[in-house]
Amino acid sequence: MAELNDLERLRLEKAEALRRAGMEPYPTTAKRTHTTAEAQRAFEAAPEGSPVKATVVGRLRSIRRMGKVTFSHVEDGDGRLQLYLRADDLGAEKTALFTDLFDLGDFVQASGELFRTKTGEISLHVRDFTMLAKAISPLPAGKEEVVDGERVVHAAFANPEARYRERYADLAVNPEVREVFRTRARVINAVRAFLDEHGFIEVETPILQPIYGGAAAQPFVTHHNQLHQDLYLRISFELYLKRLLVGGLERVYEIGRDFRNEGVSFKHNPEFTQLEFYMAYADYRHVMVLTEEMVAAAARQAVGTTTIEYDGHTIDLTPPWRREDLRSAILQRSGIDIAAHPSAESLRRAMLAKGHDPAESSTRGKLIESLLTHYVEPALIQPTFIYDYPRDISPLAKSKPGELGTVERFEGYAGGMELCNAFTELNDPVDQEARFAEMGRDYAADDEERHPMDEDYLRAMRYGMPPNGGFGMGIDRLTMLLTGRPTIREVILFPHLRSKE
RNA sequence: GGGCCGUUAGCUCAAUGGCAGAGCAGGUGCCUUUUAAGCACAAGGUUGAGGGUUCGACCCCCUCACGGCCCA
Repeated sequence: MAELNDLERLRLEKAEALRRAGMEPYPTTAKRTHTTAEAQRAFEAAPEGSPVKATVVGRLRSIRRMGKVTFSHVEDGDGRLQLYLRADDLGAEKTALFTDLFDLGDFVQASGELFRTKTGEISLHVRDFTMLAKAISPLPAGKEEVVDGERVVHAAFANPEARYRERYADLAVNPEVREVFRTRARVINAVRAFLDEHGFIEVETPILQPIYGGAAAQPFVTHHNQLHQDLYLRISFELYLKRLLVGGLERVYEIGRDFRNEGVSFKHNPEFTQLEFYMAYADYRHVMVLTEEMVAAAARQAVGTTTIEYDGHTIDLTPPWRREDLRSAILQRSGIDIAAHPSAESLRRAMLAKGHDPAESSTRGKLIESLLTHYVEPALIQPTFIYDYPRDISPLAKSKPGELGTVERFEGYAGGMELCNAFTELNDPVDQEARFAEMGRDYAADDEERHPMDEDYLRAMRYGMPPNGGFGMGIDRLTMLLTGRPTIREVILFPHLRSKE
């Protein structure tokens, strides 16, 4: 066992002492008749004077010894219940097991009848108790009080690095962290239910891919030893899901992990949870409507309202969301009219005049994207769809009729953050092949934006792909928004951190 | 990648060049309806790692590791 500190050595000795006293510190079975919340409800529902017996289990979160009586709180997944132990009831020997050998953080089981103390708290008058699992390391728990009904924690376990590295301890002592992940689960359930109700089927496509694609990102590379083949961890699901439309599955979605070998930031984790759906016979306008309805449904189901607080702003997710075309969004906020600059060189000069210094090699599309990121994105607090994007940064989207350089694409923003990305999918195999070739020409071989040619995808498309609208959204970012968390690390259970040493 | 800030007891934090402290947790007592229970006493440290300056370093300098915030 690892090096233990004094506190841990003492607790290990207490576990041995329990064993000597005939109480196994890690028994095989537990018994529960009520959760703590159920016990409280049962007591309140019972007629006055009729006894309610209960056996509850959970972690000891407080212990207050007062001579021959002891008060303690046990916490389970539902809440907390106060235990009341009297030496006169339990006998000196049994009582001593609790008062001398039980510690904060231990998992215990206690049986007795419920009553109300003179301060009004529903409590369990304990007639028997046992250890369920002795905790050796003390939990990094602060001390709590209730002020005006609000729970106030003193010296709470708050160091972000320690919390992420030891998420188990973070979850154990910070109930609001547990709530974030319950909310996250509700968000995913809500999205799934919404899409199922709209006739979509959930599918699973390869995570290990021989050719990566569907997004502009660097992949992680791995290797299959037996096959002597390099494989990529997927950066998106797009090209596989659209193959399914060729196969006649008209509405498909996948919720799963994407991997991008890029920087880590408050809104980027190397692996993150993505939702993508593809809908035959829909275009980006249909998808926009579906998107705002889906996000609103997720908000209602996950947090009970479509009006949320984020970063000091009140955000109303109720449909319909504002719609703004990309050209006016940029013009209004930067004074640069991208339509007046049909070439990369001209746009670059306009940006230089505004004090930017874009890279010489940037395409016009990349320049527009940087204007969007710099001027528009931070200003989009209320949910907004920005639509009609440059073709050269959207190699899988269909061109707008009559506007060669523009594609039918939108991104959804809220809270100053990109939430989702969608387009009318390109389904013309000749055009698609030309786009792949264009990408190869316009971007250097080592450019992360480069899309490798996927011959099999083109073969699928040549069999005929129905017109369709596609959509991708980061579930983590949606969860950030709905839980009011400022960083992606707060909504991922085990976020990526560098190893120490 | 750059800038700034941080890393001290199990947790939360003090100490700015001169004996490293507090609250909580933990220990020993007292206490039969408490709830941040209370009171008393005692204990707890490789100050992230390595190097340097100095009579003397948590503190100043350098390098490194990890994290946070901001910028790219």
